[in-house]
Amino acid sequence: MRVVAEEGLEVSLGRIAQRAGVGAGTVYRHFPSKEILLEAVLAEHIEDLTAAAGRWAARAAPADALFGFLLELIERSTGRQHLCDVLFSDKGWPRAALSAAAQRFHEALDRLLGSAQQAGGIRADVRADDLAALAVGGTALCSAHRDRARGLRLVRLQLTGLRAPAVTKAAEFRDAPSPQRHETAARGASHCAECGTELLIRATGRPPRYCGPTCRQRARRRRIAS
Amino acid sequence: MRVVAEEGLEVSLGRIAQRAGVGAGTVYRHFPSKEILLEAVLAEHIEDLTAAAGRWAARAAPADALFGFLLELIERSTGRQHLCDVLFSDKGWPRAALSAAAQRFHEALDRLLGSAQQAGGIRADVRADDLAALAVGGTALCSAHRDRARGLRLVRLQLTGLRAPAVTKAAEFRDAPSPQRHETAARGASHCAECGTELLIRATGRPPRYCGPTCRQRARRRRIAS
Amino acid sequence: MRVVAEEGLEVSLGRIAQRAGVGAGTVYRHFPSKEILLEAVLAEHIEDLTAAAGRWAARAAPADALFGFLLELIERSTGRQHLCDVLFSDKGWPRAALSAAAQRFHEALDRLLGSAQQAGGIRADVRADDLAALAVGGTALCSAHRDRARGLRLVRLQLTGLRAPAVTKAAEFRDAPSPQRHETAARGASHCAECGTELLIRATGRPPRYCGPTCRQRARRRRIAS
Amino acid sequence: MRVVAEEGLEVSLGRIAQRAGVGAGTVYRHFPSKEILLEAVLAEHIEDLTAAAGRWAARAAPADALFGFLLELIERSTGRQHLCDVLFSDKGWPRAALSAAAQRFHEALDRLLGSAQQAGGIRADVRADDLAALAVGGTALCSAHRDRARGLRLVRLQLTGLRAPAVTKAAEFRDAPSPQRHETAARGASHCAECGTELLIRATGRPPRYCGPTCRQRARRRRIAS
DNA sequence: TATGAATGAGCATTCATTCAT
DNA sequence: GATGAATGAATGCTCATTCAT
Repeated sequence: MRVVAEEGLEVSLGRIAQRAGVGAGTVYRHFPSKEILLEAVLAEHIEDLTAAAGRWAARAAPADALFGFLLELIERSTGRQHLCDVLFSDKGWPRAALSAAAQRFHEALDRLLGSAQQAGGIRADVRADDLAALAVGGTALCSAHRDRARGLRLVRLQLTGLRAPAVTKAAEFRDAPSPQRHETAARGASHCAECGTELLIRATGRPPRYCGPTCRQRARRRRIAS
Repeated sequence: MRVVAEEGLEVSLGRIAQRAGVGAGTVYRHFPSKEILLEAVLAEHIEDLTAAAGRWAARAAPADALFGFLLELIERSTGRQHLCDVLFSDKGWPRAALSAAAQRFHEALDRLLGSAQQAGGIRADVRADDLAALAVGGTALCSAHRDRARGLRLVRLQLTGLRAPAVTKAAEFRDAPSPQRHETAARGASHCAECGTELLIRATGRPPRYCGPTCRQRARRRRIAS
Repeated sequence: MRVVAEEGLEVSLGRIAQRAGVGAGTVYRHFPSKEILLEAVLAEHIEDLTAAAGRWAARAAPADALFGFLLELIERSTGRQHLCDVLFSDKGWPRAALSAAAQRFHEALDRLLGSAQQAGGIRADVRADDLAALAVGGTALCSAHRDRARGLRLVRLQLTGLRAPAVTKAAEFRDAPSPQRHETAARGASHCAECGTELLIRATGRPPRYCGPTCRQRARRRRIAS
Repeated sequence: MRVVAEEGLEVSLGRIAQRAGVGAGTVYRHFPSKEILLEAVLAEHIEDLTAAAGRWAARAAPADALFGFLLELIERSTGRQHLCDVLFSDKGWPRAALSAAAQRFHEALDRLLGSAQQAGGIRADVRADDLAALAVGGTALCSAHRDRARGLRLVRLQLTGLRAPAVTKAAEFRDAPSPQRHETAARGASHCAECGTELLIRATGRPPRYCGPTCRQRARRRRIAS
């Protein structure tokens, strides 16, 4: 019955029944509605992942556990984006079962993140919702890559970026509302606040914040819009 | 007509017609089927992006152009995953228009990548399909992050990782599993009641009686005359 | 579209569409849901009856109007119990249209009753909900009688029981096994065999059976139809 | 088993089985179809009423017996119109059991009426089908009245009207429109996979493969053996 | 024999698509 | 050409009825 979830959240119930080799009514004997069926499938999947989180926490060093788990999560979600999305979206599933499972999952993830940060294995400015987004993004990346292994390697690379303590400063990771970042560092290379392009910093004059007028204008537009 | 694509690939045609301010039939005068309409919309979107790629190539240093373009692509796709997916998936869209547009897009992307690599601004082991996957992943990441700005910053960070010299070695690539082909039409065939031409029967909608307006009109005239 | 309501409140939409000679979807173009369709049909029916109540109020003496209307209501509901039930049940129809129509109907009925009681043509202890129940009961009676005309006559007889001016006191409304009025039907007043209106009996000539050509014609039509 | 009939003629068989505390299949062991089950329930109910008629005949003066019985009938049917309707409608129940019970009931009612008329306690022009209709009407009236006691009082009043000598003349009677016959089954026919007997195919439910448990069992044994 | 899981026709509803105007 | 009413296949779901145990 689980395999059917792999067809996406929009399988017709007829298809599900067909795949399960039973009649349409039979599905309804087990699940009063399609929504509940999907919830059950998803909740089970989430519980699986929570268990995996527990296993990693028990068997690996804090940071390794976190990264190992994220990779497992992504790997298991590859090709089934919806299974990953549901973990992190707030889309109101009406029944408690799924919410509870998601709750437990998030707690497990928080615990992994907390341990890793306490152990110093991961940048302090990483937040739980960053991990969520990274997981979703990594899943999409892997799913999209023609070469699954290569996709995974890219994801691993990305995650590794979270390990380094001081490459990007913690400040840069903070929330948007603070207007323009004042990059006192000046000497050496910095990056365009809009597109990330590396900036040439001259020894004199006010250090540039953007790579050019285009990006400056774009940033301004966004500021005005908000 | 473009705005409608923002509602997702699953808008009903009625909604599309409504938004366009025309009758449902009028849509069909321009696009013989919903699929073809979607293809046209997507193709146009892709052309837009191809143009954007051209603009970046023309106006920025090779590596900056590549990164700038990827960021623009991701930013424009945030919240509309389907628009990004279609760029890189091989999901069989039956008609040529879309394939051609995608082809041109990929060539533009290849050109950006080639230039950047030649200029040494990006690691040599990055391939076009890596970029594709990164774009899809970045889009998903941004779409998933509760805090859009923070999501973008994560993506920027990830892309920056590509600037450094080689870490991942070029690995062998295996073929991804081929997706199941989209069933277009033609489950049975009948004949025009007026001229006998064989008719294409689609899986949904009312089965046609005539091969086109001409025969329909002729039949009608005869009916009225009698 | 009205005829379909005669099949009962439980017709399948397929049946409705079939009877209407259109496709299932076409019904939905006009009525967003079956419930709304039924409500529209019922509301129209109720408005008809309200109009009939108005006609009777305008054209007959107070008590005659009330009885005439009740008889018309019953007659028109015979064989369609649901049309009568819906008038008096509080079963929550979700939309306003029907409630409003029922509201207007009840006001009209109240007015008829009030006038009749003021005019002294009906016992003072009769209440609106008695009339409602009598209508439902009368409809059921007529519907159940093999002989429609005979059923109507029984109903007429029952309603006549409400006329008694002061002969029977309110006390009789309690468990009273008292015998009944002896209607010799000759001297004094009789009633129209069709609508129950009181008839003016002249001293000479053949006594009238109907209150006028209208009722005579209606009775004749019924006779011919059967 | 009787209680279930109180839920209306449209209870699902699942509900019936549940209320009876048995499995769905067990119901079918006793009653080959829902229709037949309902007939049995209704027949039993009718026998009850017939017995009640007998009791009244034995214990009260003729007219009192008749009126007492009608009131009991109405009172017991209040809120369960279907139980009363089935007594007097000719709606084609296909099996004999119900018809026979109804037959006996009507004979008992006729006897009550005959005695009452002979005793002079009831108007001579009242006929059995009048009583039937009055019962149905009274039941509907009581069911519809918000105030049950008041409803009963109205009914009693109406019945009392029958005690007086003749007013309504015996009129000719015309036939009631015949109801459309209930389509039972048998739209197609197949054959038992074991013995070749022709099978009765019902319109709903899973089409049978065998003519009965015997053949089914035999087929199963063969299947297991192989 | 009794059980309840399985079956599939039918229902209300949606929507891509045709066709009368 | 443009419109929108009509069409009917498909979907989620129910329920009478069969059948494996």
